[in-house]
Amino acid sequence: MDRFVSNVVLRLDAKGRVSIPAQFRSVLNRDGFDGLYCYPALDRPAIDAGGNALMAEIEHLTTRYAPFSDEREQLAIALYGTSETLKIDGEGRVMLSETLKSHAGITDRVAFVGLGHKFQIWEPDRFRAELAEATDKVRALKQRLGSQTARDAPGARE
Amino acid sequence: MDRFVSNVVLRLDAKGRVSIPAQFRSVLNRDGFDGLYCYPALDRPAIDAGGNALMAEIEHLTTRYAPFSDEREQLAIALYGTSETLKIDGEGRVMLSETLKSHAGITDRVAFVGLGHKFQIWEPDRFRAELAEATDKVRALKQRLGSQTARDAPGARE
DNA sequence: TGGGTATTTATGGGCGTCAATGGAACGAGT
DNA sequence: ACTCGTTCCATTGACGCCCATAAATACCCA
Repeated sequence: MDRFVSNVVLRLDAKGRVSIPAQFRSVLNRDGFDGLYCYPALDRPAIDAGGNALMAEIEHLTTRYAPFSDEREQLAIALYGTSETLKIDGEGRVMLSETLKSHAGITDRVAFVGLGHKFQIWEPDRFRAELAEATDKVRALKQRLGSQTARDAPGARE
Repeated sequence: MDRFVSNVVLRLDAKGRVSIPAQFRSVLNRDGFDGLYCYPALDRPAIDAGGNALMAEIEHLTTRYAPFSDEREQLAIALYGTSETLKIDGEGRVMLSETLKSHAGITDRVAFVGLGHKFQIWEPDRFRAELAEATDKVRALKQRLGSQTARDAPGARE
């Protein structure tokens, strides 16, 4: 398996360390990246995290613009400037920075949420709320899809 | 890791010295450059800094124009002419010149900001403002990218 | 299939090392 | 000798690395 899936909630210890779920660790190993690349999610109280795949995505975003261009510098500031590469200790744990924790409202427990090529780290209660909301939206979407004819369905080809 | 990421704010001591974050130092070492190449950012109150990779980028930028062309001469003046190579002392500290400090409005604290292949040095308060602005722009950019598929995925985010 | 054993995880804690910072010693030039 | 700058040493707090334990899981073999 090379994708991050499912979700787990784990506790931070007295030193602020938290284990990365073993399943996620094995994906990271396969990805070949020593450490955990992460940054505050742009529009949610969560932390985006991953390995080379995620970093490549960021790189791709910024290098689309010319060096020294305004767009490129601002992208770099917002993306690289807020990113961190956390060290993973011998037991597979990381220490979240204050910045990351406060962005996500994390205190003593976190939820790891697989999102395919990356995963997110949430404060568990907030994640439950977000999940409920997302579930509602998906349900509504499904209803609407169901009421349409195949010809009108999004993604249908002529 | 061979990129500058994350941001840290550090203090200048009584002599005007400031430590380069250890993480950035290790990138510079890998890059194989003894010292810190830097110059005032062209259109921001910040200092651009880096090693060989940054110098190569500038070289590449100027050599795209014909020798003796106005563009090339002006680029050379603006970039090379204002550049400095700061010495790094045994403890990994540098002394910013008055020119650099005044360009960035630096007094006693600075923010080191990773931008991938280079990093910038800011006055912390100004950086916070710039980051907020950059984040807004990126968020807007993301919205635009996301809206391309909005028709196919109502209510979908990210 | 079941029972028992061996791994692996998640977590806790101790300790040495290093980073950031402050200050002293030293050297050169005026 | 005094000033300015550079190199060297000292402090302290954080962090990396190591080992320990308990629970859960995987494994094995009758």
